[in-house]
Parts: sequence; structure tokens; C-alpha cells
Amino acid sequence: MSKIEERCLTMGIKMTGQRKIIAKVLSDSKDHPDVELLLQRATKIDPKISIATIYRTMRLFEENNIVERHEFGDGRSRYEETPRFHHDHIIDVNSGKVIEFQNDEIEKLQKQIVEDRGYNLVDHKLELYVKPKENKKST
Amino acid sequence: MSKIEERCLTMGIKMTGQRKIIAKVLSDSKDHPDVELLLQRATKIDPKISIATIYRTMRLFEENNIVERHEFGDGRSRYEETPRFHHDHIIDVNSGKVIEFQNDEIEKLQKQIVEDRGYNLVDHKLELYVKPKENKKST
DNA sequence: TTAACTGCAAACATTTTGCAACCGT
DNA sequence: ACGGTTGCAAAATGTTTGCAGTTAA
Repeated sequence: MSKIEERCLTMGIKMTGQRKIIAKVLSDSKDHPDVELLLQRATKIDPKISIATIYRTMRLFEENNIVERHEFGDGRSRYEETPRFHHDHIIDVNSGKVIEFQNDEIEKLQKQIVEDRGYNLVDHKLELYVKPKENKKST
Repeated sequence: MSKIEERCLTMGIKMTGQRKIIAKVLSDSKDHPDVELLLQRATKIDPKISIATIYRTMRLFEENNIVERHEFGDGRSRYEETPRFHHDHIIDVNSGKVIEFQNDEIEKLQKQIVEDRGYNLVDHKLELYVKPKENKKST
């Protein structure tokens, strides 16, 4: 049973065949797939799964904090299993590669910034768009 | 002449009647309007301006670094005149209000994080989603 | 003058939804 | 059995584009 499927049971989510497949596909993904890619991967297991089910399932998982949804600026949503330890993302704009990182000091500063202004932090998004260091500039 | 119109001239952008209106509307906006809102405001000056022109003009301005485009998670793009001093955003998820802030220490840490990994920072996005501090919790 | 711009409507891409059939508990 | 779930296709949403007519330089 996939990690995500376990989380679903904890949340009392009814696990249908399709949801199990989607849970497994995303649990096995080491990248940050979009709906199209999830559909491709799920289709290999169940060729008649529909994109509407992927959308509905990702929404369900997101509402239950089982997955995180990201918008990295390419127009569509991308997903990852909610990580046990929070991290942010570095996006290589040349290759599209996404690298995860963690920085406690920034986290602390964020909390402090909003609390100084009378707010509580409920969520945040930090994305660093980068290009590889090079001697020659590309493009 | 609006601040944005001046910037356009510097960039050698041909200033049509519609572009002048859109430039003025955005220069006068103190919030972060989306295309729909820009259209509403522009329509008060020229009732026959079209939404396609707003889209095309915002893209043109964005490509020339005259405006910044943001996606605050509500599905549509929102714009602001490219600020003379960089800042990030706090979004009050209850009211939708956007507050700008600046923190040099975080900026420095971001640069350091990517450079330690062999990259150059070309852009970044930092958004803090908050709720007002309260004694009672709402929702 | 003429290449670029505009308005309109159609096209697009992504996501959501209505509905009848289906399935898990 | 029955309420939730699925697949399909249609609709909704935000954005882009082809084209014929218009305009700024």
C-alpha cells in the first residue's frame, strides 16, 4: 500500500480503485507531475481512467493536505506528496528542473515579518528561479 | 503623462491612444488589478477598448519590464507597475488585501542559497499568506 | 505611406461540472 | 441498496490569435 493511500485511510477517505492507482502513481513520483503526466502514468495501470478523475482526486487530496499543489509559472498545476518536512523550490528556468531546499532562517524571518504586522502566517510560497552559473552566458 | 507612459517612451514603445489609457489606469492603480479590473477602469475613459488589447498591452509591458505580473493563487494574473524598489507580498486570505514588504536579509539568504548550489538567481517569488491575529479563530 | 495596432469573434488550454452508469461499504 | 464515484462530453474560465479595418510615426 502506498504512503499516500495510508494517509487517505487516516483521513477517512474512501479508497476506490482509481484513487489507489493515483495515490500510488504520485507516491512513486520523484518529480512534481502535472495532471497530464499523472494521467499518463495512471493510464499504464488502468487504461480507462479519466482526466476528470485525476482532477477530482487531486482536489480531494489537496483539501485533505495529502498533496501540495504548486504553480511554477507554466500555466498548469503541479503536485507533490505533502512532505514530512517543509521545503521550498528552486526552479532552473533553462531545464525546468525543480530542486527542493530548506532554510530555517528564512522560515523564521517570514514568521516574524507577518507577526510584526499583526498577522499569523497560514501558508507561504518561496520560489527561486535560477540559471546555472556559467562563464559564457546562454541566451 | 503617466509614469508608465514615460517608461514606454524610454523603451521605444509606440504609444497609441489605448496604450496611453492603459498606462494611465495602471499608473493610477494603488492595488494589484487583474485584466478584468483594468478593463473596467479603462472602459470609463474609452468605452470601446477591448479586453484583447488589455491582454496584449500587459504582455508588451511585461516583456519590457514595465509591469510585473503576479499569480496570487486566484487563477488570474494581477499586475503592478514595476516598482523602483523590489518588494514581496503578504496576502490576507480573509480579505484578499495585498501588502507589500521588503526584507534585505531574506534577499541575501536567497542569493546565497542558489549560489551555494552553483546557480545565479534570475528571479524569485515570495508570498506570505496570512490571517489577522485574533483572540477567537474565524472559520 | 505603411507597418504596427485594434476590435471582434473564434480558438485555445486548463479545469470544472451535469448526468447516467457503476461501485464500495 | 444507496450514496458516493466515475467516465464522458459539454461548459466554464482565463488567455491568445486570425483577420479585416484603423492608426501612429
